[in-house]
Parts: sequence; C-alpha cells; structure tokens
Amino acid sequence: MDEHEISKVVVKRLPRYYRYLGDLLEAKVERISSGELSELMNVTASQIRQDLNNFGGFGQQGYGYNVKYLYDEIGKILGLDKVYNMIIVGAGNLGQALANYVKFEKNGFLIKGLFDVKPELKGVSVRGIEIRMTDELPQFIRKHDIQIAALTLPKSGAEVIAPVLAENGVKAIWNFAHTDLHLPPTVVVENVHLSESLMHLSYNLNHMD
Amino acid sequence: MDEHEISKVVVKRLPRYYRYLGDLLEAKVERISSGELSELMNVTASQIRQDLNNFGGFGQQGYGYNVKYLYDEIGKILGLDKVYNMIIVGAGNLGQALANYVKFEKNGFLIKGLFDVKPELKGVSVRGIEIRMTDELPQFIRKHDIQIAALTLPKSGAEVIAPVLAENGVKAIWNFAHTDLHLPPTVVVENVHLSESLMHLSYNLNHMD
DNA sequence: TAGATTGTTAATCGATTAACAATC
DNA sequence: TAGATTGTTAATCGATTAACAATC
Repeated sequence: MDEHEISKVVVKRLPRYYRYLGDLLEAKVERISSGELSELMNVTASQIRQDLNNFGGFGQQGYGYNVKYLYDEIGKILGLDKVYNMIIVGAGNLGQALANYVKFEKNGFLIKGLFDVKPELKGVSVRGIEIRMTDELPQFIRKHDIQIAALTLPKSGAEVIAPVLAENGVKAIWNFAHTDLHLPPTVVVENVHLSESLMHLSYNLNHMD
Repeated sequence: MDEHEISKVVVKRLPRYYRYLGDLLEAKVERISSGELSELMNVTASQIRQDLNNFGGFGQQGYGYNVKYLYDEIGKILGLDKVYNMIIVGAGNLGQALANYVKFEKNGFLIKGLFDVKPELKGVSVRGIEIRMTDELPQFIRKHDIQIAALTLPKSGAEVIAPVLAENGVKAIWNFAHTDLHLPPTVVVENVHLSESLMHLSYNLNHMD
C-alpha cells in the first residue's frame, strides 16, 4: 500500500482535512475543489493537492474531489474504518471526561475499562463502566485484547504503569501525563501535554504585534 | 526586545525545554551542556543551541548553561513571570478537570470563574469556584479583567460564545471545541483538538514498520 | 469541444544539521 | 594555559508554493 514514506507534517494535517470533510458532508456538499477547500481551511490549494497525492489520486481533473469519497478514504488512511479496544488509566476528572466523550466510540474507539489506584474509587461507575484497580491491568488487557490506553494519571504513576501496559500487549498510549514516556519503539505514544499548550498560548499572548 | 521574528517551530519547542529544565532543577542539577541536554531530550545539540540563540546568549563557552538561569529566562520568554486571570466556559468533566488542575495556578494562570449554559449547574461549586450562567459573561470579564478563556463546550456553543468573549476584552482563547474559531486577529487562539490527536495516534498505530 | 481543475515537476523558502572559530 | 563548549556561519535537507501540462 505504502510506496514511499509519508512525512510527519502531512500526517498531522490529515485529521483536520477529515474534520472539514465531515462538516461538508453534513452540509450536504457533494464535491469540492482544492481551491474552495483551501479558502475554507486557510491553507494553499497547492498544499492540499500535494498532501492528498501522497496517498493516491483522489480527485478528478476538471471536477475536483468527491466529498464523501475523500472523507472515506482519509478515514481509512487514519484507520477509522477499524475498531479499537481502549482503556483509560486514571479515573480523575480528565479520565472521566474522556470516558464520557461518546464521539470517540462513534469513531471506533471502544472504552472497555477505567482504572485507578485510589481504593475509594473501586466499583464506582462512569457511563456504565466500572472503575477497577490498576493491579488488575495485566489480566484485563490480555482478556479484552486492549490495543490503546489513555494515561490520565500524574507523571509518577504514568511512568510506573506505562511499561506494564506495554509488556501486556498495549500497542499505543495516549499520554496526558507531563512526561515523555520511554517505551520500546514498537509502542506508539501520542502526547497531549496541556501545560505546554497553555504556555504556548501564553507566549503568543505576550508576543502579538 | 525582539530583534527578529522567531519561527513558530522554535516557539513550540520552548515549553518542552522548560519542562526538562524544571525537572533538572528539581534534581538539583546546576549546569548542563547542549550535548547532555540533547541526549536527555532526544534532539540534536545543534538544534538546542540554535533555538536558544534566537533569544540571546544564555550559555557560556566551556561551561554550558546554568540550569536555574536558563529555566527562568525561558519562563520569562513564555510569559510565566506574569499573572493571568482566566475563566473556563463549559463546566462539564473537561472544564472541571482544568479547574481542578492546581499546577496551572502555580504557573500564574488564576482561574477566576466557571461558566455553563445548563441552569441545573447554577451555583454548584468546583474547588471553591461557583458555576455561573453564560449570560453573566460580559459583565464578569470586564469586572475581573479576564485575559484568557478556556472553551470546554460543544462546537455550537463555542462558536456562539467565542465572539462574545472577544468583544468583551478576552485576549486569548484556549479552544477545546472541535472547530476552528473565526475571531479578530488580535485574539490569540490555541487549539486542543483531542479527537484529532486520537486520530493521529490511530494513524501511527496502523503504519508502524 | 472548451473550461476547469487535478496531478506533478520545478523553484523557492525555511528548518535542521554540521562545522568551526570565538571564548570562557 | 589547555580543554570544553558555546555562538554562529555555511551546507544540507525537507517542506511549501508556483506553474503548467495532462485530462476529465
């Protein structure tokens, strides 16, 4: 399928294309040209055509792109045509926010379990999902074939638990802890560092002109 | 202060430098060379020196960088030596997670108010902060000199409320809604699109080699 | 067919890395 | 002073934009 390596910046832009195409689909737009999409998204038409052509010719000369087709194709490239078993480790506010966010399930990310270290949370349910203790993790991951784990724990807990997840077969970690996890290169790590995002905002706020 | 324009990629890397320097400081490390830091952070020493030199010569030949000094300087560049008044609009799980995250306050981001549209939340308190209704926003923003607003609302709500915030003097929006806000260029927008992050993870999970 | 718009090559721009003279 | 390591210039690499022939 992949003839050549796709650059990271292109991959980072795909979800945004997917979002805009989803919006267009909802608005019942059937076709769109790179020029129109470029105005909508505030990027150059050239970049859109270059980006999409990394994955094959999705458009048609003189016509543009079929919205539904392009949406589905990008969905497949992103792996959204598949279903994933996911757990959330850390059942605090952030973990519960993720657990309650139904849209993830719609995209094929099924939340199978919620874990925490605090004994007082044992047995509490969030959206019908019972909170379990982290010592049950190895068994649970294997039994339910968990591929993805969201880590919504403090740094120290995340660093201890991440290797356990990896050892038991978790293939990707969505890391909200303020640390860079050191894991085997076979494990995908996607970081969401909220403090760093807020600092970035702060920089921009102080360097307007 | 600014002699030349700093590139966006450099700015994006600053918070990560800041985090590593904070960790080193905690570990009582006094000085560090670009070579040592590069190994720790998994970037080239050359990039570190180039990045830092955008803002001035923070190091010393033959010695390296003083950790405490560099930490403070990057903090100042990021605007963390100042104090900001912040509100959170959207008091769901995500909004409450942000409200409960004490570390933001430590960095100078003071959470002054929590807002929602749901009448049943009126008067409920989170960490001592009472939830108010969004129609009180204009008055509240002006009275408390709010500079930053976190938007943890669904897309439709965010699109309605963002312009109101801007009109009343909010200077920066931390946007968690799944949409790109269209605001005057004087307003800084920092997006945190969690679904897009999860899709990026999904892509990487499906394209390992 | 004529017009529109893609796919793709070539030109430009920017970011990263390498190298080394300056200097603590 | 000698050794270490920065600050900075130059070389390389990669990403974006422009241009246009191919083609629907």
